[in-house]
Amino acid sequence: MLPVKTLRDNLDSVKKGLALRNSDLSFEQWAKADQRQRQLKQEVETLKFRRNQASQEIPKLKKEKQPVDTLLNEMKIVSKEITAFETELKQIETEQEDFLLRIPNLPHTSVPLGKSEADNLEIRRWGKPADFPFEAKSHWEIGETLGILDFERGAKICGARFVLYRGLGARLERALINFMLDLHTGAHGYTETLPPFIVNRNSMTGTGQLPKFEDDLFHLKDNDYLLIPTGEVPLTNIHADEILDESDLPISYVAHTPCFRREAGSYGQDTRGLVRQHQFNKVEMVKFCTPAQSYAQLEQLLNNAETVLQKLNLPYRIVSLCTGDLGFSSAKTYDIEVWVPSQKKYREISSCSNFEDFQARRAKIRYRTEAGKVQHLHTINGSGLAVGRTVVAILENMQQADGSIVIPKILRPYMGGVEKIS
RNA sequence: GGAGAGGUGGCUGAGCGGUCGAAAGCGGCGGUCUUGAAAACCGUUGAACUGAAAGGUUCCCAGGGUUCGAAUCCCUGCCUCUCCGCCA
Repeated sequence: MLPVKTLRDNLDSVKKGLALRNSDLSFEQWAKADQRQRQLKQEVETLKFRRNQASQEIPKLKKEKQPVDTLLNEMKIVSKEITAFETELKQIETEQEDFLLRIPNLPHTSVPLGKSEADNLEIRRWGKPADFPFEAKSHWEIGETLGILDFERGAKICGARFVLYRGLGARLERALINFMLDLHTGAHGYTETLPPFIVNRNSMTGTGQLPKFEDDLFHLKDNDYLLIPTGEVPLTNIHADEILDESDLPISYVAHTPCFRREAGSYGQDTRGLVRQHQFNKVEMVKFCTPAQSYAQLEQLLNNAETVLQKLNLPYRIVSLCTGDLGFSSAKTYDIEVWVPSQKKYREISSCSNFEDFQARRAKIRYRTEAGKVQHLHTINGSGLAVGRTVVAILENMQQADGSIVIPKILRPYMGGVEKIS
């Protein structure tokens, strides 16, 4: 959420920022309502001041045994006026709030300009894609042949875009989760958490999924609860409505959670395989820090995510999303894309973003500076990594001519010593 | 699911329908004392909006209601605790 003050004082620069991300909201209605809102507020406050004064006079008069009827009658009218003004005020406030919640974040100045994915800026590459002396198979072919991925039965149990992992496939997924958590809680200093996978509307609004992206979420029928589309939601909301101490920042959390996405509007994309499922596992990292720290912390979090791929020896590249491709809440985002041999393409496996104070405003996460001032902090998060897509990368990059898969060395202890799936 | 109790500032915890943003204690900060520290003592210490400032408005879980006036009374919801039942 952008501060109302910014809209009032710098509307032009807001509009420019939004235009960069292909967003062209009209602020006319907002500006009109804002004026009316301020006017009403003043009138209400004046009336309330009068009422508060009377509230002090009345008991005094009563003590002195003086008549209060006139005053009481006057106040009856004042109260009616207050109610009338407040009714209108409340309606406007609700509408204004809803409008504010639908405005995306402004891009940071370091974000490359561009209209779409095609304009994203490659920052660096790591590792060399293997040069197979045979035609690289897709991970679903490999997985089905080895009997470790069963898409048919996944669909039978629930529907399209669900999968059943079996045997060493399930074991591989679990090994990756444990490996990632161990790495981030160990060398990288994150605190492990295990949050709820179902959250309320308030939490979803806090991180920016609501009110705008309701259609992307799974709803529970009997409650006003929703399944998380990413661990970012529960992790960021850990400190919702709190005032933290500057000396405690930065705070870093990591968690493994399943993620649930409707994938409405992505018909026809990645219909086969693990890449786009309604349910997938992800290890998510979230940081809370001061504005001064946040961009350095973003780089650090990005490095933490990259380290996973390096230790698994999977080739990848880092891309800085252009203004037109930024997510709703993000001020700056790096995607990590892993090499997928069957597609001869780099595909997203992690997204690391600095939200600055956008989420902190929505979720009311603040900190007290050393000087004693209370202000919003910055939130950062990123996948470390999407687990299903890591399985994709391992199956495809580690495939052998005979159809077997060589398990990366670092994972073998997590696989009970298994070196190969065949 | 049934019965009961409760939700107040960083924490613990008072609070009669009016003078309560709210006692007291703890914690925090500043000071006195001390070579330094502790103890003791003194002072200070919530947030949002608005205003140049003085000030004003709001916030005692949330939302409604009663009233000239609500932290205080009523209703609904959410949450916590205790007991019973059920259960991984």
